[in-house]
Amino acid sequence: MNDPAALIRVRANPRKRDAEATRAAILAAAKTQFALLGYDCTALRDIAREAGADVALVKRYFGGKEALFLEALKASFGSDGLRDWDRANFAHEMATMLADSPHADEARTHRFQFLLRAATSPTTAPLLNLLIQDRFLGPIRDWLGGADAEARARVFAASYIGFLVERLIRGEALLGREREVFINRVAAIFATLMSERDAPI
Amino acid sequence: MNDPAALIRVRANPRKRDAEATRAAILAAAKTQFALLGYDCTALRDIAREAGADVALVKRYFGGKEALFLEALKASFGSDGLRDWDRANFAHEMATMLADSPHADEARTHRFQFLLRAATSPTTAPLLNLLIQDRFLGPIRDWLGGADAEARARVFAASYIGFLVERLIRGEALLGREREVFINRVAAIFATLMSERDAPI
DNA sequence: GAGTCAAGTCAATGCTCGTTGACATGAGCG
DNA sequence: CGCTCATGTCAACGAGCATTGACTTGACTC
Repeated sequence: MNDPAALIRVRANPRKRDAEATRAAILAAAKTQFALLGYDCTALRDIAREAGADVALVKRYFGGKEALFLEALKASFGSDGLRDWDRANFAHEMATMLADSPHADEARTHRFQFLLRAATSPTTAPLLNLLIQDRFLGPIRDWLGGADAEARARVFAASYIGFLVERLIRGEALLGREREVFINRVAAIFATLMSERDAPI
Repeated sequence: MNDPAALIRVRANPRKRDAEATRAAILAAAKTQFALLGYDCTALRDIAREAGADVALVKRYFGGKEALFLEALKASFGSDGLRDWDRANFAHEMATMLADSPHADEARTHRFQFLLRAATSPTTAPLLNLLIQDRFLGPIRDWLGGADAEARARVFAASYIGFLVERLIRGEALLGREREVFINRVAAIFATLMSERDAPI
């Protein structure tokens, strides 16, 4: 963003006339910008410049700002993949990741930022209810399984969101004993939620 | 917002010329609008209309949009008051509140929305780091006390944020067994974090 | 009641934005 | 080569925004 090198690269090395490549470049730039600035603060002109294309092409290829946003949103959520996690180590690995810097986990941070910005913008928030239900709460519920999966999934999702927000605000990795304690406590929360047994009080 | 009755009321019952009252009305309207729409989507014109005042008065009394925002932000955070909670029942009461509808807890929801919107807007996010540290993480750390209060406060704050976000997205109260399970699980998380003993795994 | 100054109003300015349609260009085909 | 049409460029429009300074109005003092 505002990267003069990028501009020079674009100018010096223009794409051959290729509609598909241009469309893809615009979509990629849109994913970045929307995640970084949110819907309302992102200008189509910036996306176009970032993609080395003209604003008019955004309209031609996507129809408009809102349509571009929706496509970028859907493209950013190709099933997060709780499936792939090893259940035995999940709680500890997840807690460790949450203790580390968000920069160490670019892809996830990026997607989460996109979702968070979209959920807190009054313009785009209404578009999100279904998506969150379908691609977030639903998969977590199925992955947890067992008794009261719905309620446990809610607590799980809420905790997860909170930890991600905290990591985003914190901006850097935790260190030393604070890191250890953080990881233990967070892992304990996830582990308890994965268990069907009701929580001990 | 967009309340014709309010407009009529304002027109029919104009304030007597009173700088202080006008200033207060603008500030109150700003708190509402910024919480509802976030900094970027809020127009000074709307704030002024809501307050029954003219846009130019915003500049006269506050200096500009950003200054007004900062004043509204500070005015919205007069020490949340963890102090006042009864420690014995805290976890369960807090969990119950989080299971209920956000509309049942107007004031807190309102303030939290303000903070969340402010934290996710690229314009205002930089202004928040210090405020969050001072008025959120700090008080929680002091309230928790004991060993590793810093790390526990982080987990506590993150969980709390997550539950508030979840409640905000959910929009309505939980019912029946789902509500019971939710409350138990959430209360268990808070209770564990309040305890100095390291979490059981 | 005339004068004064704070309080409130108004219109204009300059900016950014999404959108749009007219125009230029180049690659591929006959 | 010359035609053609997809591809890319450009300038302009209209709306909405914060800001600004000149203007009007009303309450209070003498």
